[in-house]
Amino acid sequence: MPPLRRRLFFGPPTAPASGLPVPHAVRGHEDMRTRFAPSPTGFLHVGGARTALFCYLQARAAKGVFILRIEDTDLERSTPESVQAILDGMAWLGLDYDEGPYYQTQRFDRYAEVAGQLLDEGRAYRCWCSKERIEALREEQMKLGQKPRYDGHCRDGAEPVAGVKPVVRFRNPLDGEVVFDDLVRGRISISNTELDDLVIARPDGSPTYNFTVVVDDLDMGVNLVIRGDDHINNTPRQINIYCALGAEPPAFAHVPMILGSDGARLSKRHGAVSVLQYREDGYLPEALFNYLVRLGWSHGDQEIFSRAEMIEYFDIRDVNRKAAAFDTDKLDWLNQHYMRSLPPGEVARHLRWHFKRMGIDPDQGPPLEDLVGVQADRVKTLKEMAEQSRVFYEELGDYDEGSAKKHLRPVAEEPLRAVGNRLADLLVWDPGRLNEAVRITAEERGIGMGKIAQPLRVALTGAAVSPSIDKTLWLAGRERSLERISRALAFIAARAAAM
RNA sequence: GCUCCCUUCGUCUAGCGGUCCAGGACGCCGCCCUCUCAAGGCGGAAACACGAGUUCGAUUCUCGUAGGGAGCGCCA
Repeated sequence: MPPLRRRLFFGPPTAPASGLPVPHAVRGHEDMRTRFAPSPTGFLHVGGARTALFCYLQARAAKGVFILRIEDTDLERSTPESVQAILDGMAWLGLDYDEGPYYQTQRFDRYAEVAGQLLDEGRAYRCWCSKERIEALREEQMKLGQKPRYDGHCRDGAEPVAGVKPVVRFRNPLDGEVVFDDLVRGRISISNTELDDLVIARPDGSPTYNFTVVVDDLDMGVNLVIRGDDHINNTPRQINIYCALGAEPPAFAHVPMILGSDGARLSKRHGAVSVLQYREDGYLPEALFNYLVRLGWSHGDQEIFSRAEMIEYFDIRDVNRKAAAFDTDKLDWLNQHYMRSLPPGEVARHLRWHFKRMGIDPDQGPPLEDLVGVQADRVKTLKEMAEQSRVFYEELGDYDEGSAKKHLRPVAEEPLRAVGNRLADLLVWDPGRLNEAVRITAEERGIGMGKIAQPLRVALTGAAVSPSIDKTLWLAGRERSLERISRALAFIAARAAAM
C-alpha cells in the first residue's frame, strides 16, 4: 500500500486552543499543491469557475502545482457530458492544470483499502443500524431542539444483523474541539460534541464524500484546499479523519459563493450561470476571467489585470469573506474593454465563431479585424457585434419602416445621387476619402452632414443607426455601397411617384 | 431547532485606531463633443446595519441585537 503522503508548506492549520499558528508565506513555496475538484453533475457554473480560477492563480503565484480531480462517486448523477462541459469551460477560460484529471471512480480500491485500515485500527467501525432507526432518531432529536446526529449505537461493538450489510462509520473524537485557521475566514473552531460518526462507506462498499476527499488530497499531496464555503462545516470532520490517518491536514481557504444580481443564490432565472453560456452570449474569456477574479478580490484600485499581473498579485488570503453579487453591467464594461484592447486578430477569432454560429459567412465582407476596429466601442458583446454587422456580409433586406419614412424622402434624392456620383469617382476606398466625399457634398449644398449621412446610412444598412458614415461606407465596400445607393434612389422615386 | 459563517455607496471594492464630514470602479444623473447609436471628456448624487463597551479617539478592536447565508445525508 502506498504511503499517505504528507506535505506541509506552512504551519499546521490545526492548533490547540492557545498559540496562534499564523499562516505565513503562502507565496514562494515551490511545493504548493492545490486542486479543483468539481462533481460532474451539471455544467461548470460561474461560482465553480471562480473557485477553479482562485486555485489556479494561487498555484501559479506560488509556482506550485494545480490539480484537477473529478469527483464522480455519485454514479446516479454524474455524466460524461458534465465532465466534458467542465473540461471545455476550463479550456475556454484558459485554466490549464498540471495534473489530472483524476477520477474518483477509478480509485474505489484505494478508498476501500484505507477504510479497511481504519477499521483494523479501531478508528472506524461497522454499523448495522437501519435507515428507519436513524430516521426516527433524527425526528426525535429535532423535536427536542437538538441537532440531529448519530447516537453511536454501534460504536462500541454491535451484533451483526442477519441479512443486513453494515455501513462503515468513522469513530469521531467525543470531546475536545477542532480548530483551524482558514486562509480567508480566519480561525474557525467547532466542538467535537457537535460532530457525529459519519458514514465513510456504504453497505456496498462505495465511499462517501468526506472520506474520499481526505484520501485523495492526502494521496495527491494537496496541501492547500481552496473550495466553496459551503464546505466549511465539513472541514472539522475531515480534519479528524486526517488525524486518524496520522496525517497533517492541509491548509484550507473557503471562498464565498456568488449571488445573483438580486442577492439571492445564483440560479437559472438570473440568466447565464454556465461558463459556456457566457461564450455563447458573446463574452471574451479574458473579460469573464477578469470579472470573476475581481469579484471578491482586489489589488488596490486596479480593475483591469493581465493574466501575468493576476498571477503576480494574487494571494488567496486577500479574498473577501462575504458572498458577492454578480453584476452583468460590469461584466459588459469589461467585455467591451477587452474587445477594444485585445489584438484585433484575437477578437476576430472569437467573432468568427459567432458569425459561423449565426450562419453568416465571415468571408463575404470586410476583414473581421477591420470590423472589430470599428464596432468594438459600439457594442457590449461579440454576439451583438455579429448581429449588428450582418448587413456588411449579407444582402440587405427590407428597410426599417420608420427609418425609411423619415430619411428616404424626396428631399434626400438629389444629395444622395450627388454623393453617389462622387463616391463612384473615388479611386481609393478609404475612410479618409469617404469622409471627405460626404462632407464636401454637404458643404456644396450648404446643408448639414446629417442631411446626407442619415439617408445614406439608411440606404447602406437599412436603418438609422450604424457606425460613422465614412466607416459604414468603408465596411460596406465600394460595390455594395454604390448598389445600395441606387436601390435607395429607386425607392425614393417609387415613393414620390406613389404620392 | 441546533452549529458555523457573513454585514462600507444600487453593485464590486479600498480602508488593516487618528491620514475618512470614507477613496476607486460599474451603473445612474447632468453638461460637452457629435452625421445616428455608441465611445470619449468634464461634473454630480450615492455607503461605514443597529446598540453597548474598550480607548484621548472608532469604519477599523470586543460583546450583544437585527438581517442574511451555509451545514446538520448511506449528495458532493
